[in-house]
This record gives sequence, C-alpha cells and structure tokens, in this order.
Amino acid sequence: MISSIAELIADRVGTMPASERRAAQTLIASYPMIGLKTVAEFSAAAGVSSPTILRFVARLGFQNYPEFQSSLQDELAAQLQSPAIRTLNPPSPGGTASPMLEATLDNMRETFRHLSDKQLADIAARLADRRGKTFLIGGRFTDPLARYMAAHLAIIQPEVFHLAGQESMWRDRLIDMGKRDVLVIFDIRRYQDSLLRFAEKAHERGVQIVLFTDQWLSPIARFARHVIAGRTAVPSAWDSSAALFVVAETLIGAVTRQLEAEGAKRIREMEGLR
Amino acid sequence: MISSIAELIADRVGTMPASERRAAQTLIASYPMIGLKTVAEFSAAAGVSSPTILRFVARLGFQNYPEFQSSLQDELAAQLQSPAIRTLNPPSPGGTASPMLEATLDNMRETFRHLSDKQLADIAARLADRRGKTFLIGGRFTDPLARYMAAHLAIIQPEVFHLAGQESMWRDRLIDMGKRDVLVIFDIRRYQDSLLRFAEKAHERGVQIVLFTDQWLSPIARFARHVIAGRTAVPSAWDSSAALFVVAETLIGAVTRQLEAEGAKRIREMEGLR
DNA sequence: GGAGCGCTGTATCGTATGTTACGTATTTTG
DNA sequence: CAAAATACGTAACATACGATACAGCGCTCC
Repeated sequence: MISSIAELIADRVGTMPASERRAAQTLIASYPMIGLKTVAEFSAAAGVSSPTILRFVARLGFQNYPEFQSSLQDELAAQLQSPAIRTLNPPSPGGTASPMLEATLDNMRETFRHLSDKQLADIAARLADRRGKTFLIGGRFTDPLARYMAAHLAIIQPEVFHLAGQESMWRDRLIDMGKRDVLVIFDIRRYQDSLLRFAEKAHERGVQIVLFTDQWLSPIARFARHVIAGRTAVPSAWDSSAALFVVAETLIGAVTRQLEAEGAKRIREMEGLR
Repeated sequence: MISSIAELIADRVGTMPASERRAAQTLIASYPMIGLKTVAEFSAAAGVSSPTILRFVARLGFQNYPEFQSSLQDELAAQLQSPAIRTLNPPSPGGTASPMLEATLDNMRETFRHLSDKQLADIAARLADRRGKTFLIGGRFTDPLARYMAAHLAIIQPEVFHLAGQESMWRDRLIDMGKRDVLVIFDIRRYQDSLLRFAEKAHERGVQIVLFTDQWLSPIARFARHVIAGRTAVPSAWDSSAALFVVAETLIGAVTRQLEAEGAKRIREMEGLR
C-alpha cells in the first residue's frame, strides 16, 4: 500500500522519461520542501522546464499542480500534528506502559508550545482585574472545568460566578454583564450551539471573552479576545480535556500570585469563617 | 531572542487589532499549515477578509505574503531536517518555559509509576460491572472531577449518579446503595469531614469505594477498596488535581473499551435523541 | 454630543502563476 | 537508413492570486 507521495514516486520513477526523473530526484532530495514552491522554482532547481514538472505531477496521478501541493501539505500536517507517533516510535524509555499517558503528556507539551508566557500573563492580568466581574461557563463535558476554575477564583476574589443550569438561566445573567467583565468559556468538539449563541450575545454587550477550546477552534473564537487552543487527541473514544485542565490550573496560579496581597487576606478571612 | 514566527506572533499579538488577532490565533491553532495555503483560504479559516490577512503578515514585518510563506517553509525545513531538535525541545527548552507545566508533567509520570496496569484494569472492570450502580462525589475542589467522570460514564452505561448539593442530600441516597454498587470519591487535602463520614456510612453498607486522593492519602483510604494516589505538588499556592484528572480520563477510556459493544449502541441511541 | 482616528470589509487592479499549444530535437523501430 | 513516435522546451494564454484604493463603521477623546 502506498501512503505517501514519496513512496508513490519511488514506485513509478522507473517508468519516467529522463527529465521527469530528474524532477523526481530533486523532489526526493529535499523532500518535500521543493514541492511546496512554485512550478518555476521547482523547474529551476531540477534544471528542467516548467511543463516537465507539470507532466511529472500529472504522471503521479494529480489533476493539477495545486492538487499535488495540497497533498504534500496534508502529509506534512499529519506528520507535525502527531508528535506522539514520532515520540512513540522509538519506543518509550523505561517502558511507560500507558499510551494514554504518553499522548496526554504530548498534548500538554504541544499545547504549551503554542502558548506564550506573555499570553498567559495577559489573560491572568485580565482575570485579576478587580474592576469587573468574572463569569465562567462550559459545555457538556467541559463544564466541570469551568466549575473547577470558578471554585478557585471565587476564593481569591469576589464577583466570580459559575453559570450553571439551563440556557435560559444564563441568558438572564447577561443583563449583569458589561465591558469590564470577563466571560470564560470552555467549548470543545462537538461545539454547542447554545454556547455560541450565548457568547455572541455577551460579545455584543462588550464582554471580554476568554475561550478554552480544542485545536480546531470553536466558532466562538470569532468573538473571543483570548483563545487557548488545547490538544485533545488521545487513544480513546473520547477527547481529552487534560491539557486545558492544566492551562486552567496554571492560570489559577498566576491570578493568585497577582492578587497575592488582597488574596491572602481574603483566604485568611475565609479560613476564619470555618 | 525570536527564532520562529510563532514566537514573533506571541510577542506582538497584544498590539494587534481584533481581526488580526483572530488571524494570529487561527494560524497558531494549526501552526503552520494554514499559512502555507492561499490568502483566500487563510482568511476564510480565520473568518476575516483577505486584506486583514495581508495586514497581519505586514505587521509581522514581512514585505508581502509570499515572503511570509517562504519564511514558514524555511522554518519547517529546518524542523524536518533535524527531528532531534523537536524531540529535545520539550525536555529542556533552555530555561524550561513553564515550571508549572514541568511540575505537572512530573506529577503525572510519578503518579502512573506507582499505578500498575493491573490496578487500573481492576478498577475499570469494577466500574464496567453493570450489575451495580455507580455513584460519584468529590470535595470542594475535586467535585468537578467527579462531575467530569460522571458526565462520561453516564453516557456509556445507565445508573450513574453524581452526588451534588448538600450533605444531607447525599445521605438520603445511601438507602439506594448496596454491595454491588460502587462509590467513587475524590478527596485531597484538606480532607473534608463530611466526605469521611459519608464514606464510612457507605462502607458499612458494603459499598465498594474507589478513592482518588493525594500522596498523603485521605483518611477515607481506610474504607476504600481501591486507592489512587496522585501527586499534587506544584509551584503554586494551590495543589494540582491534574494527575488525578488524567487517571480519571484513563479510566473513562478503559471502561468505555470494556463496554464497547453495549456502549456504542447507547451512544448511537443518544446521538439519535438530539 | 461632535470631531477625529483607527479598524475592517468590498471592489478593483496588475501580475505572477499554472496551463496549453506547438515546433524542434532525440530516440526508436521496421 | 528512413520514418514515426516520443520527449522536451519555448512562447503565448487565461486564470486566480496577492495587492491596493476607498468607503463605511465604531470607538475614543475632547
């Protein structure tokens, strides 16, 4: 079975005329980068004419050059998006038994790799801003994450609300929301219409939206001021929210640090109330 | 020092207008593939207009779109030619970007090191046992974990109940619990008396208790049939529940696999009900 | 409440790109 | 050795792509 263009070429290079073979060799030599450039550059690198390149890709079975390029890109994307394959292939050191764990760890590293300290700091600053209220809400499976975050934030600052229950209940809270307020939304596949509708309404009111979503981005990203895209792929029937969970914990920690002075006092008071 | 376009974006995303930020987020989410496609495709994916994309790349310092694409390609080429860099980056990116992340990853590895496959399989089998009911409950900060697990388990099997609300409400449910039933409890420092009391009563009725706790073990461990001890130490004012979260997800996956036949049917039915 | 500024999308334009037609060179075959 | 078929490049073409000008809109700041 042929699963990559490189294999496809190796398979058919024998039946090609001389010039096309040179094209093939050039592509393989710096696979697949040259194939992503223009026909002119490709032909120049191979030392042949443009039509030869086009005949070459046609012989590989592609209708036109863009289709060939898309194919290469898809291949690349598959390689890049699953570092797990690469990390697992040279089998895990020490015999870490659980592929689930390995995938989760990879997800977290990937998620944080796309997440700069500055972004996190910005979001933390926004959440720590005491001038406005903070609302949190989540989808079917992610609502617990919203609760988790709310449970912590509510301790270090006032005016933190988790929106639970029915959709109509949230809508009634919209009236309390304004420009200085922050709405934290958790939404991963399959994205919920109800959340999208709610986000849109909140956005119209000028509420700042912080969105936790997966790598394919919930449509709510349209309205969000800050977007956190977590990796969710694991060898399971379900998507994993673990990476988002860790980001949430990181943010909780950062906000706590910012509110240290006031927060510490609050916490002490709360302890006293027990 | 800025060595990749991703960092460049992270650096400047704060100074960008809303639409360009959407472009940035879209690119980062599926980095860097979208940037290799045409302006039209990029703009469509980001939900903005073409000129916005062009202004976005201009703001990053590129003269034109092709130059931006070449830059991305060069970056990709460098990554592909030395996969070693990619594998080495996560462990030690110079000064470990996020100590929080590092600590969390360590916690997970440690947690799973003390957790045998057999233990996990046993617990999964117990949870998949359809003869009894499943109850889940958690403490102040861990209740969301119980909810998360309940949300998933409830889909693949009937008779899954999350115990919420006030203590007196749980107590009333004790009457429904018997020897064939399982009670999943989440309890980390500072351990809650209410949970301990509840666990004891359930234990007296012969309920099988599965306990998620921290490395110092909640006193509930006395009554538990299975104990999962997760590492919780992180450089933050709060303890981390991330390791327990991952164990929970692992169990959810394992139970799902065991109930595949019945579970799949249930899931399909549920989808149909939407 | 009004004036100014900045952001964003629509419509248009020029051009670089992929594509095709055709003529010449090279090889193959009877 | 002649004749045909195939291979290859040059040059002209059409399309789709990136770039730009402009107008509408919302926001901020007097």
